[in-house]
Amino acid sequence: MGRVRLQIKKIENRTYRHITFAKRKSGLVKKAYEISTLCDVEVALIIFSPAGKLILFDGKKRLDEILMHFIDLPHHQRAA
Amino acid sequence: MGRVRLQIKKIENRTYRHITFAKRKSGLVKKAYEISTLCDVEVALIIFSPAGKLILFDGKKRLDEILMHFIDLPHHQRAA
DNA sequence: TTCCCTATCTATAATTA
DNA sequence: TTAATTATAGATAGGGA
Repeated sequence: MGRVRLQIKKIENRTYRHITFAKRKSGLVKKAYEISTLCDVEVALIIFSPAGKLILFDGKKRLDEILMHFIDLPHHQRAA
Repeated sequence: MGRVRLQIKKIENRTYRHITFAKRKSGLVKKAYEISTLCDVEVALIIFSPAGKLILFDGKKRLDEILMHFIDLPHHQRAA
């Protein structure tokens, strides 16, 4: 979306890559929040920015609870 | 987006909620994949569907590595 | 359910300030 | 480099088969 269609491959220019990251990070967190709210589901989103900074969203339940839920799954159910 | 703007609150009708979940889940996973690829960053997305099924996306690195990265953070850096 | 369709709303790439 | 603006690509709500 935007003026031009982007190929989905690594953006080599560091500046553009960071700009795109900042924009899409916001969009992704927003959508994680929306699906969590609309559909009343547990969602955890963990991102490490290009600078190594953590971006975390956990809706409905805190991340540690979601991870416990994940860990409690029988191993064969962990595959998406 | 779509024919009508939705309020961001729980969709009470179970059927519509599940339909919306299925659509938005696809979109969210796609965008997680795209930011991970375009911006070359670690992303982990964990969702439990309304039926309790796990939806997992982990880009670039596997979830266990991303979680280790998370756990290794000093506690004060864990806040988003 | 489970795809399609498509009108319409959103996200965002490029641009400008 | 961070903040608007704008043009356009993309996502999706409601419907139909």
